Order: sequence, then C-alpha cells, then structure tokens
Amino acid sequence: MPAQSQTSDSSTQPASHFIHDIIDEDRRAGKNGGRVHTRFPPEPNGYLHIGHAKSICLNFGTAKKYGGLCNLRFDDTNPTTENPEYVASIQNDVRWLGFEWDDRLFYASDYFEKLYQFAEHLIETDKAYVDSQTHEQISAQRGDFYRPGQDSPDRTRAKEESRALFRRMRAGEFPDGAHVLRAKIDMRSGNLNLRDPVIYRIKRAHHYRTADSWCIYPMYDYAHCVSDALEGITHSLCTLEFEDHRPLYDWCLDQLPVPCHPQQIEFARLNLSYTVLSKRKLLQLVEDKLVDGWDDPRMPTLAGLRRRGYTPEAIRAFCDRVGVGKRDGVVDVSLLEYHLREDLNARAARAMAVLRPLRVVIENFSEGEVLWCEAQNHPEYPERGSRKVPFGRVVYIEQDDFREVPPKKWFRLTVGSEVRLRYACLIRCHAVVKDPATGEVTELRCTWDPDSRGGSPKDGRKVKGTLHWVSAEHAKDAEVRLYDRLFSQENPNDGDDFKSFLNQSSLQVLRGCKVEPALAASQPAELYQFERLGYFCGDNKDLRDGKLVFNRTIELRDSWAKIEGRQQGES
RNA sequence: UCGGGGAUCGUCCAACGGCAGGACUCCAGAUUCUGGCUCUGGAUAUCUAGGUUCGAAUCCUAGUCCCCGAACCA
Repeated sequence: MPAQSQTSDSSTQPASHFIHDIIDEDRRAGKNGGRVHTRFPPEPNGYLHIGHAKSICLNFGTAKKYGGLCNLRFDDTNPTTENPEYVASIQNDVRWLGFEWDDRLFYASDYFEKLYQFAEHLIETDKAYVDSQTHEQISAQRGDFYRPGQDSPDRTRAKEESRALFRRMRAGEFPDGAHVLRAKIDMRSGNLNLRDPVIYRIKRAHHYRTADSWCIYPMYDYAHCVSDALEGITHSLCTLEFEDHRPLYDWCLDQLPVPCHPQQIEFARLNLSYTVLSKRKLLQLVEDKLVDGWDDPRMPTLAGLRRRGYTPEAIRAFCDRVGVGKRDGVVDVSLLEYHLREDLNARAARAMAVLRPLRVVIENFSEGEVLWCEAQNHPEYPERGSRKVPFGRVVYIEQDDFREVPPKKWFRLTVGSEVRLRYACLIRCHAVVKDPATGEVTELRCTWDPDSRGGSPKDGRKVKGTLHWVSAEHAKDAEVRLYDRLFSQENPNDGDDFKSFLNQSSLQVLRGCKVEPALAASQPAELYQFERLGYFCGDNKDLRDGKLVFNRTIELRDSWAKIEGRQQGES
C-alpha cells in the first residue's frame, strides 16, 4: 500500500451546515431542476490565503457533494490592481489544494461586451442613467446612515441622451471621471447600496487581459451577479460583508434578460488567531519586506503554508472542522496545528537531526569502528521499512538534552545518568569538558554498554530517557530555519497598527546543524519528522546543489516544556 | 442614530419544542526505545428580563452587547 493512502485525509464527506440545508430544501422543491453549480471568484490582486481555502473547500466541496460543478472565475474588473502573476499563483494554489475546474476557467473580463450590452439594456428600460457630476457632488448627494440621499439632476436625463453619452464613454471621448453610469433605484433607501450605485466608471488603465480595448469598466455589484447568471450558477456563496449587497444583486438580475437568477448566500469568513488574513495587510508585509515574499513560510498564504510544509490534506481537514456559519469569530490557530500534526504524524518519515550539537565521546568505543543501527522509518507503519544509521565513537546530541544541574523529573542526560541513544545503545555520562574561558560545556565523556546494542539492554533494565543523535564522522551539515508565529498578539487586528505586533523572533536560522547521512538525499518539499523535535521539510527554493536547507513546519507537542515551565513558575 | 446580520463551553461547530453534544485547548492518569503517537478520565456554555408551554437554547415581547455598511475597490 502506498504511503500516501495511509494519511489522515478526512475530506471524504464534509460536515453539513446551513448552506447545505438551504440546498437540500431547494432540491426538494425542484429548484434549478435539482442542479447545483457554484463558483470560486477570486480577484487576481493578491495570493490566496487560508481564508480563501475555506471558501474554496466550501464551493468545490458543495458542488462535489451534490454531484454538481464549481467554476473558477477571476473577478477582474479593476485593472489597476490585477495582474497575471496573481492569476497564475491562484490557479496553482487551487490545484495544489486538490480541486479541479476542468474546462470551466472563466474571467469576468470575458464578459465585458455582454456586460456592456446589458448596461445599454438598463438605459433603454430607464433603469440606468449617465451622471455627469463630479465625484464629490455624487458622494455629497448620497446622504449618510441617518439622512436619505438626493436625486442627481441627471437622474431624469432622457434615455437617448444617456445612451449617446454611454457610447461616447466607451469610445474614449471623455477623460477619467467625467461621467459614470448609475443604476436608477432609490436615493432614499435605508440601504446605501441601493442609492443609485455607480455601475460603470471611466478608467484609462491597461487591463492585463483586455489590454487597452476598454476605458470603461463595470463595478463589482453589477459585474458579479451578471457573471454568475451567465455561467448558470445556482448558489452564489460569499462572505458576510456582502449581505446588504444582496438586494442589489437581485435587483440587477431582475432588470435583465439573463438566463437564470442565482441565489446569493453569505457565510462568515475565516479569521485565525495570531495572524492577519487581509490581502491588503499581507501585501503590506510583502511590500515593506517584513517577510520574504508571498511564499514566506510564516505567511498564511497557501504558497507560504506549502513552503512551510503544510499539506493540502491538513488544510482541507481543518476547513472541514471549522464549519460554516454566520457568526464571525476567530478560530484558534491551535486547531490548524492539530490537523497539521495529525496528518504529518501519519505521513512523515522519521529521521534524526541535531540542531544545536553537543559533542559526545564514547570512551570505551573503538576508534574507527562503526555500529550500524537499524532504525524504523515509521514506528506505526513497519511496512515503510527501515534504514541503517551509523554510530561511532563520537556522536552529537542536542545541547538541550544535557544539564549539569538537572531539574526535577529530568530523565535526560546529566553527569552519572544513563540514557538510551535511540536505536543505538545505552550510554552513561562520566564527565564534562568545559571551555576554560567561558565555562561552556563543549564535550561529554561517556561510556556505552555493549550489551545494549540496538537500544535494548540484555538485562531488561528500564531507561526512561531516549535521545536522538548523529554520528560525528557521518553527519551532514544542514541549515535549519525555525519558524514561529508571525504575530505575538492573539488578535493583531485589534490595535492601531498590526505591524507593531509582529513577533520579532518569528524566524531563527540555525547553521551547522548535524543530520543523519540518509538526509543528504532529501528533496525540496519532502517531509520528515526529526525525532523528538518536530516536523520539517526540505525548503522548496533553497534546498539544492547539495546544500541542505530544512524548514521547521511545526514542533512536536512538548509536555516536558510544560512541566519545566511550571517548575520555573513555582520557583 | 439609519439599514443589514449575529449572540451556546476559553475557541469553532451541533442540537430545528423533549436528557445541551462533538472537536480543539486545558487538567489528571495509563502506555511508550520519540517527554511524540495512542488510550482512559475530568473541567468548562445557552447574553439579560419577562411571557407561552407539561416541557424553551429553540416560540413571543422588551432590552443589552458585538460585527458589517456612507469607493468611480472587490
């Protein structure tokens, strides 16, 4: 059985929720002929993040559940912020997450001509007019939360005149901002979105797909609902902030001869503790060089999570567990980490690596002799085989696994104590060698028990501590990047400036780490558990040309750190 | 002070007039050649006040609090 199938992908049948209740009811009533067709509609103005993953899983997952389809559509109606790099990254990320749109890749910009014709239809039916006032005049007339708006003097403009002006807008006869096309709805509505919203503006900007063929561009509220209808979408799922756009969504479709009228349903977007999930803020981190690009392993982008070592299965399981509701809240990042560890524990091959090496000399072990130790690749899956790890007279252990003055409940190494070197043997420490200048421990002098070859002593005595180690003679050098959460505050969105909550030690680069020789063959993005430390992966950019670079995806749970932390709290 | 939403363990999600349940987190223990994994046990919640009902998280009334909304952004 391939290792892949033994992982913990729990994405078989996602949990039900209020949206599926609505769809169940629609199907019972025979709406849309029982058909379910959704869409994921990103704007290509940034990289996808874990919040988008929730929407992707919802949209593609809903289609799958009901035997329907889900389109990928780029909502590219604002040429000033969008570009092909984002289009490419989004497609790459959706595929990586495990979803496929087949031949249903669409762009709102593909509908520009149709959108334009529908706009003329609105003018013909007296449902839209060209307003020639300034931006300031229009916004002053909009009123506010407490006062109704006032009709524009152009609201009663003859439709022939509006039509002529609109055509001249398209033809490029006016400068940016000279005119706009507005829907004629209700300037006194309590819903500001219905106070004659602008649906077309003049904007001389080069569009990454339509180049310079247009100088007028449709606005979201108008373009989105029509795009949905043109694609035969049945359920248009979006986030809560669009709730009071729904009357406008419905209004537009009610005025136009579109093939169908999709139902917009809003759900709560994902928020995660200790991070920010807004494209604006993420873009700032990138532009201000506070992180190393959109795929920095500390970023909550899918590209960043991928480089960090997250798997699509872990992210999907997380999105499924988070659920779908209408309350906006903040999901604890520990839930994400739980699903990550659950998947990685099943998936990752075990290996030994020493991050902060401490030299250990086994005095009664012959110089030049090598003991080849049989080490399992995965203790829970013996069928994944084992490897031979060389052991010699000099090995490295983790500095942190030795204490001259052991705290309570310490069962690692100290002078006089005995520990197991995993898969190798038992050793006992007799003496420490210190740097005379600094007093720093530089070497341990130990002896081994030849009757404990493989790690199990012949007399069956119990040894509580087991350490990971690497033979000095055979070790490979590696760079290891230790990542921690990007923000030190649980909700970095709370204060005045989210950047002031950046965790100053979110990245620690360790050089001169010692890894077991088998790791020399590791590949970019390959996942490991470095025993007793955590999950690591080969960096997908910098692991190359024989240079070993590993990213720490996440630490193992560390109950010793808790005990010790508590002890220190008590003293 | 307008319009739209929302209030259930610390967190997220269920319960759709009939025993408030699950997951994460936390705590205690068992097991262990990873202080990992696994297993067992435990702690913690219906915003408030009235009402309807044999029975209310759920229905009604009145409050309170939170979120979103005044781009020619999406």
